[in-house]
Amino acid sequence: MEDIDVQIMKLLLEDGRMSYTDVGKATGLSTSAAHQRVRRLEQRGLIKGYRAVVDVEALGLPLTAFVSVKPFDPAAPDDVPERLAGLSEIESCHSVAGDENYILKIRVATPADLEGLLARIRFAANVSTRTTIVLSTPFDGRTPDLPGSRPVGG
Amino acid sequence: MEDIDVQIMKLLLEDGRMSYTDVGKATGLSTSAAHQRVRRLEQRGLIKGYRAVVDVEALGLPLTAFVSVKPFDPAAPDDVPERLAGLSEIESCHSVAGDENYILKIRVATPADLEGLLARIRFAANVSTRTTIVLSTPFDGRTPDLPGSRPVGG
DNA sequence: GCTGAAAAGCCTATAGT
DNA sequence: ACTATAGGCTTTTCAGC
Repeated sequence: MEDIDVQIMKLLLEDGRMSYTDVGKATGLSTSAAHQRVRRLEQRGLIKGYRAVVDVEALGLPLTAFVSVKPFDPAAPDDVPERLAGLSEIESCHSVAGDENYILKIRVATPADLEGLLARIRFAANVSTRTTIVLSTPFDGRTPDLPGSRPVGG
Repeated sequence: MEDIDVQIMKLLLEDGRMSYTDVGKATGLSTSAAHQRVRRLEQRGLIKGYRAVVDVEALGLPLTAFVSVKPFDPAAPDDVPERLAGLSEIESCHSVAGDENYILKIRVATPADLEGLLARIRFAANVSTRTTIVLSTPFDGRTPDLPGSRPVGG
């Protein structure tokens, strides 16, 4: 059998609104025990929250792009993430090993908005940018096969 | 005032388990009306589902990378997404404009797993790969500022 | 499309093993 | 750590505007 906590997280990954009763049924626990485990997972930070999955493309943000950034001045202290955090169009910011220092994923409404955002990124963080436009997204946000039983950080 | 449906989606983006009662309070609607609107948003596909946000890094998948892929044979019919869909380590697949054809985001446990996955990607889709390892993630999964009132696809 | 009310079911806490 | 129970609240449906 599989580690129950991992099983619970898989269930909630697929349906974040599943009731504790149903989580219990699926794992062979009582409602209380299932609820208890979920709460412990939340407290330990393994479950960080719950989100609706919203179709942002249909909602006025059809343009997605990846933006690689590299500081103009490699000697300057690196506070790029802090400087970019205020730009709400930036969905994610990853520090990476490679030719560039960061990869951002951004969402905007129009090419003109993209142009403006890139200017704000360069200005805010003193970086050069390289932009890769997303044409379509065959799949996204898939939930990984979590490795089975074990550590769970306890 | 802001379009109520957009407001509802923002609320559920931040807390996917918020009760319809609370959604109603926040939007000035009765519980029934709020519930009704959420159900319509789900049926229209604007809300695609609900997910727990799970800390996969802490859960045995600490290695994230972006993999750009390019077919060896540019003349071959492009069924790369279909061929890659079966690899569960691939979280997302974006078709992009630029030097490469697709950008994948992948998650694995170890460098050895990455090596194996890259081999499987190349073999499954007949592509070359360029891999950018993620060192850290200052932020991820931020919810965009949705453009205010309007179309909502209706 | 909204309100309001009622039944069914869920959440949460408590007590006990 | 789990089960069982019970009160309060939520979900869901339905009648009416």
